[in-house]
Amino acid sequence: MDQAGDATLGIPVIEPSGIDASEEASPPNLVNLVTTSVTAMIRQRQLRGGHSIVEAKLAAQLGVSRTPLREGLQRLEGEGLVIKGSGRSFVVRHVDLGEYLQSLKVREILEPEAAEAAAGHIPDAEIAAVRREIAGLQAGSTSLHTDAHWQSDDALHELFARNSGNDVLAQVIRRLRVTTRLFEIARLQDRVAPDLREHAQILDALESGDGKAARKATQAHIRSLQRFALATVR
Amino acid sequence: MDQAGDATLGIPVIEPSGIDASEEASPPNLVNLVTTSVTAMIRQRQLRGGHSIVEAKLAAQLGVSRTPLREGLQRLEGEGLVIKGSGRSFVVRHVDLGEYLQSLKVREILEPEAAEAAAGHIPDAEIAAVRREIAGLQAGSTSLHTDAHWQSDDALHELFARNSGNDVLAQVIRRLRVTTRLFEIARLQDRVAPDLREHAQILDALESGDGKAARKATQAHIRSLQRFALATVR
DNA sequence: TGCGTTCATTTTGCATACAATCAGCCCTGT
DNA sequence: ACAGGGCTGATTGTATGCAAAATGAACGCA
Repeated sequence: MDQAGDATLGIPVIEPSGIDASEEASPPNLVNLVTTSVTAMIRQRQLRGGHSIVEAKLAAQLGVSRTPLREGLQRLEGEGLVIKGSGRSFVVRHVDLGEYLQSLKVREILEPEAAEAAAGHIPDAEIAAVRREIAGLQAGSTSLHTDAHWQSDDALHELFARNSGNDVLAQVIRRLRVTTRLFEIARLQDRVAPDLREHAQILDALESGDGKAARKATQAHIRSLQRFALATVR
Repeated sequence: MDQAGDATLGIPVIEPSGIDASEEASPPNLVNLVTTSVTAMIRQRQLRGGHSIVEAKLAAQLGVSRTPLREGLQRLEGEGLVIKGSGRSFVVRHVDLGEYLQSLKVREILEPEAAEAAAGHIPDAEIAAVRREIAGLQAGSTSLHTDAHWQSDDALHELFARNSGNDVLAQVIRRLRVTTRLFEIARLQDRVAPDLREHAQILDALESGDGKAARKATQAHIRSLQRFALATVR
């Protein structure tokens, strides 16, 4: 079977948008293709939380053999996107409300810190770019922009994480956001409006260089997420 | 070649002591063997930071074929213990002073929080067990107990991480400690005496249930690590 | 000497083969 | 009806084969 011939039936091979922003271009080998594709599929809910993965099928879909597929899945397990529970197959990790709130609690500690550290140290061009993204979202109709919304969400949080001056902190935040995003795409519907508002406030504070304000706005944003989840889910 | 016949030439297959304390027993397959063994080898400096891994050789050492070896390494890459640099081979991650200090900075934010949350909620038996470990260290001569020292270090930090009531927080702390440990085993020599003293203070606070004191003692401990590194290294 | 260039060897990337395990099912005996 | 006991197909775990890429050493040439 000409396995590697024509790749990726309809699966768009998308860069792991924003989150996990990689610094160095990764070589174009198949396990990188797998990790990016599966990440994208999870984010787009083509693979749902709790869904168990059958290797041969997914490998065929992606146009690779089981070897690089399994290697990619192992890497994603290390990153916490899938787990190989006591059972035999890989399972897309399912984040429940409890874990979501715990993650938000940690983010509530770290992200205001990062925002404060970043305030005043972010190139204007980057801030402007994020502003444009937000403006674009406000223009269109609210629904079904969810994908673009999450991308702008990534962009904002990545903005102060990357510019916090502490790469380890940034990496920890990215990772936590993988978890929370896993929950949000599964369970939360319409955060567009409040996110846009709160993101704008954070941006204002970041741009003005007011660290304390950035801290406060970021903390308020995350607490708003906590309240929203508690009010919305179930 | 009877590849899988007699395993692990002299490489003790050690549970990933303390850090990364896994909740569920992992099935005894070869990639788990690889991940635990390589983790142990890194912690025992049989594999040094920056050292590049040749798959066939390591596979033979562990008595497995390259397939599970590579899968295990991919998982460890996801966990941040090794990286596949721009080159092709896996490389044991090298943590420099800068990254060490950044990690400590994040730990300085998170661990006092965890200690405060855990204070008063830790079963007496667990505290007693850690105390015994420390006492045992104080008895022997200081040098060459480094391995046991690290183990008791793990035990103490794991103590309040696990009992903080926030599993995500605990996991983040474990992960950060992997990074810092990577540096410490490579660069820091004699932290035994100060660690014992500071650990005892943290234990006292935890046991008395005084959250504020636990927070303070933990923060002091981490700051002490920062100072020590700056004073000691190079 | 310094600098490509070629070629042999090593090492990785990937596919595939096969054995071991598991899940469902039908069959049988009670 | 129903509990148990193999059978069969599906799925994973592991080893191996092979081609491509990299490494490095020997060599020739300026």
